Order: sequence, then structure tokens, then C-alpha cells
Amino acid sequence: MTIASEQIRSFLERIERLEIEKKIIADDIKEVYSEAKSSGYDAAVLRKIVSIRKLDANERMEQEAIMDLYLSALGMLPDDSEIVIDDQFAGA
Amino acid sequence: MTIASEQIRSFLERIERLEIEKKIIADDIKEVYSEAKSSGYDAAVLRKIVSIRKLDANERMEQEAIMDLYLSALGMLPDDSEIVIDDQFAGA
Amino acid sequence: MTIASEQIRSFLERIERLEIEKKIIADDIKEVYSEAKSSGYDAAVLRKIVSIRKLDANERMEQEAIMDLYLSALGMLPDDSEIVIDDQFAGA
Amino acid sequence: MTIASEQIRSFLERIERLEIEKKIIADDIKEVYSEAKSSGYDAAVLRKIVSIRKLDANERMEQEAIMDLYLSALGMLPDDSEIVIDDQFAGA
DNA sequence: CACTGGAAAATGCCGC
DNA sequence: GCGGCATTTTCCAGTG
Repeated sequence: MTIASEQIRSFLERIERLEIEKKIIADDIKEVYSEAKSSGYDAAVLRKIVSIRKLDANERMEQEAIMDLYLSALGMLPDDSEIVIDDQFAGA
Repeated sequence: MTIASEQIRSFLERIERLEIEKKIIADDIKEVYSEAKSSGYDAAVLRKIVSIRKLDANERMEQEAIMDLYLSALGMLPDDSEIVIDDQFAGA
Repeated sequence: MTIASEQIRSFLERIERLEIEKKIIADDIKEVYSEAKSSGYDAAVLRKIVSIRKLDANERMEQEAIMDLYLSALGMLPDDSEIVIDDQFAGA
Repeated sequence: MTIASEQIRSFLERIERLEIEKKIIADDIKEVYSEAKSSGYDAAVLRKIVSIRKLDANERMEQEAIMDLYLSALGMLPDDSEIVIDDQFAGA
């Protein structure tokens, strides 16, 4: 058996192992929704809440990312000075 | 020529016409970014701003959607009364 | 407000306006597929047809471009020949 | 704070915790593909192989299920046979 | 059990 | 040419 095929086999095994783990977790998530439903909660509402909170987190990350962009665009990113940016476009 | 093929042809033409329009607009957008770049602005920063504002709009819509979900879950949706919901989970 | 921020604002508005138009058209396309489906056609098949015709159109354009190269190499190409986008799908 | 909201909060936390784990694994998978690419392999081809093996595994599971049906119809199936997930990819 | 909506995967595209 | 990003397509669970 060539080295290449060994290496490929190794990559495939790692990927497939991870996919199995991922599937298990996805099933766990479904299970939690089922549980919630059994407890009388509306799964659709829960899903919506989760998705909105995800959006929130997402946006926070994007805000940080754009701040970095601003700073790099300004040739800044100083080692230890305080910076205040007037983010006039952030909100509207 | 059968009626069916006429109808299919009509659907295809409508779709393809719309796709052409869409492509033209996409090209227009690219052109604006190029212009901005020529004016000395960083296209990446602009893209980021646009995407964040899109996220904002998105989240606003989602908030409204979940509000409807809450109301329907409560069997409410009254015709003309004011409603205040304590959205304890909205923010965190 | 500085000139720069005015200019940025202008770029953003143009981009966002165009993106709205693009989204409207994308929704129109979805609507046509829905209509087709309501008329008893398989949307997936229609999508396939559209994509195949797009490929064909690309090939045709490439061949025409090559043809133009030959012609111009022979000095046989008119100076002001226009590119007519609508021709792209006319023959299929 | 009501019991209900406590319970909801708990469900949300469990779900979000699981989704984070899921995302970590998804990122790990991407990383493996990147690694493979760096080693000179075509990620697209690897993806194809993985999907084919997944199909194979599904078929195998279905065939085993059918086999079990036959066996149980014949009263030849042990009562407590366990489903072993790791077997899914063992043979490929 | 077909449909719709949303999540995930795959593809294509653009700038560096 | 490659990585990252946006779009597209596919898949699948949930719902009526």
C-alpha cells in the first residue's frame, strides 16, 4: 500500500469520525426540542429565539471585525493607546 | 406544438429574462464598489458596513416575526388593543 | 459633516438600493417557479433546463468571441459591433 | 422568576451549548479538508468520496435492516442485538 | 404525504 | 492560484 493511500485513508477516517460526532450532537439538539415540546413549549418559538440570539452574537462579532477593519484602514492598531471611533454609520 | 411546451417555453423565458436583469444589477453593484475604490475607499470596509446594516434589518424583521409567534402562541392577536410583552429573552 | 462621509453615504445608498432591486427580482424568479409548480411542472427540472441553457449560452458566447478573434485577425470585423445581451438566450 | 421561564432558559442553554459544540466540530472538519489540500489532495474529490461512502453505509444499514426483518420473521433474531454506530463506516 | 421553511453543503466568484 | 465570501442548491425536519 502506497503512502498516499495511507494518508488519504487517514484523512477520510478523521473526517468520518468527526461527522459521526456532529450527527450525534445534531440528534441531541433535536432531542432537547422534543423534550421542550413535551414540557408544553412551542418548539417553533424556541427555534426563533435561538436564531435571534445567534444573529445577535453574529452581529457583535461583525462589529468587532469592522472595528479592526477601520483601524487597519487607518494604519493604526497601536500597541497600548486608547481609541475612540465615532461610528457614524454603525446604526443606520 | 403542444400547449404544454408553449407554457414551459413561456416560464423559461420569464425566468431567463429575470436572471438577466438580476445579473445586470449585480454588475451595477460591483461597479459601485469599483467606483468607491477609485475614490480611495476600502471596498472591504464598505462591504462590511453593508452586511452589518443588512443584519440589523434582518434582526428587526426577526424580532417582529417572533412577536407574532408569541402572540399567536398566547392565542391573542386582538383586533385593536395595545399589547406590551415583557420580552425577557430577547436581549441575552 | 465632511465631504468624505457624504460620499460614503452616497455609495452605501446606491449599493443598498441596488441590492433591494436585486432581491425583488430574485423573489420574482422564485414566484415564477412556484407558478410553474402550480401548473404541474417540476421546478427542479426547470432549474436544470435553465442551468443547461445558461451553459450553452456561455459556450456560444465563447465561440463567438473566438470567431471575432479570427475575424478581427483577418481585418473582417466591423469597428463598432455591439454586444447585444438579449441575444444570449434567443436561440434556445 | 417563574418556573416556566427557568425551564425555558435551561432548554435554551442546553441547545446553545450543543450548537457551539456542533460548530466546533464543523470547523474541525473544514480544517481536515484544508490540511488534506495542503498535502496536495483535492478537497472536492475527498468530499465526493465521503458522500459516496455515506450512501454506501446507508444502503448497508438498509440491507441489514431488511435482513433483520427476515430473520425476525423467521424467529432467528437475538432479542437484545445492539445497534453499533461505529460499524457504519468500519468496512469501507 | 406533500409542502414549506430553514439548515447544511457545494459551487462559483472575487480580490489579493 | 488560493482563501474567503456570497450565492446557489440540496436536504430534511416539521406541519397541515
